[in-house]
Formats: sequence, structure tokens, C-alpha cells
Amino acid sequence: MTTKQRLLNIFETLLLAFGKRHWWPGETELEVIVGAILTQNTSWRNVEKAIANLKANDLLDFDALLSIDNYELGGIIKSSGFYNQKAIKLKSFLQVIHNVFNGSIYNIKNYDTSFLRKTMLGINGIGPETADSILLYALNRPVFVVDSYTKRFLYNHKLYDGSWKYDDVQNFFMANLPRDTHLFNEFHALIVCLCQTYCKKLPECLSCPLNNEYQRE
DNA sequence: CACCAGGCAAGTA
DNA sequence: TACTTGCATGGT
Repeated sequence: MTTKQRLLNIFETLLLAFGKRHWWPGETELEVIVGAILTQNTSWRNVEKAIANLKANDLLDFDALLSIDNYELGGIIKSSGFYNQKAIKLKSFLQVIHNVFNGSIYNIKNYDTSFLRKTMLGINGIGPETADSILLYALNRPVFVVDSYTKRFLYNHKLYDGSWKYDDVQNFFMANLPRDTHLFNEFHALIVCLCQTYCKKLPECLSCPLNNEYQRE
């Protein structure tokens, strides 16, 4: 079985086991972007509270967020942890959108993916995972998102030895899968679901739904 | 009680 | 280049 066939098999198996994940929860691009920053090293449960709090204060709005005081913003997103840093990160991101993209978040749709990625990576607080999450889940660009779960999954299933960097892991998926936004969207979400359900720690991954897939080899 | 969660940047060697 | 540390709340 080739790597491409194996990856697609794994995807089909996970989809069958868990169903569609309907990622990313969020009604607007801004909500997805805010969530992507707030969920850095933080459980999604705590991020949901922060987003609800932002909505309750009418702050899930580009201009409102841009003008709010950092200290006050930190208090509102406190439940997401690292709230002082994240307040600064959110403001930095919005400030760049304001400066580079002519003052509107909606203009960023008109720019190509590599320019957007490079620009986002230049913002303090935006690393590769956050940038790619925004590209895929907010802007529907065919970019594969890598996180700690992705590496754990590949390692547990002996698809890599643990030495690859972020870009190496991303290239592995993108070189062996059709460049399809919906596929990348669902695959990443399914890997997260798999690891949160079965593969809590390295290197164990017992009673994993993929075991049958391997027995077929 | 300890440990982790859908990371990143800055500092050190 | 390759580690280490600070950031911080809330759930299990």
C-alpha cells in the first residue's frame, strides 16, 4: 500500500468512526480568527466561554476590538488563560489587518495564500499553527494544519520518527493528499478527535479505531 | 493534589 | 540549531 493510499484509508476510517466534525465552530471569519488565537495552548472549552463573553459585550467586532483597551480586553477573555498576552496578540493581529489590508478584515480574501501566511507569521503571537488554522478554517484555503495531536498521531502509527519540524509534517500531508480544502478541514479535525478520545499520551494508542485498518495490511 | 489544554516568543548555550 | 522557560485559567 502506498503512503497516499494509506493516508486516504486512515481518513475514511476516521470519518466512519467519528463522523463529520463540522469545524471550525464560528459564524464569521473574525470569530474563527479570535478563536484561533485564544485556543493557543488552551482547551476549547475555556475559549468558548471567552468568545461568549466577547459576544455578550458586543466585542466580536473589528472596530470594537481594535479600540478597546488591552487591560479591559484581558479581563473579558480571562477564561482562555494567558489573557494579558492574548489581548496583545489579538490587538496586534487586528492592527496589521487595519494597516495592511486597508482597514477591513473582509479585504483579506483578495490576497493569495502565501502572502497572507507570510504576513501573519510576521505578527507577534501568530505562529505557523495559528496562521494555518486561520487560512484553512477562516479563509477556506487548502492548507494542512499541524498541531501536537498531528505529530502524536503520526508517531503512534509509525508514519514518522519524531524528528520532523512543523513544515516537514505539513509537507508530508500535502504531498500525499489531493489539495482539497474540505479534505484538509475534516482530516485535521478528525485527528484531534481521535487523539482526544484514544491517544491521550505518547506512545500509547490502545483500542484505536485505526487498529482494524492496520490488520488489513 | 498534579497534570494538561486545538502555542508562541524570548532567552540561553 | 536545539532546548528551556514564561505566560495563567479551568477541568479532570
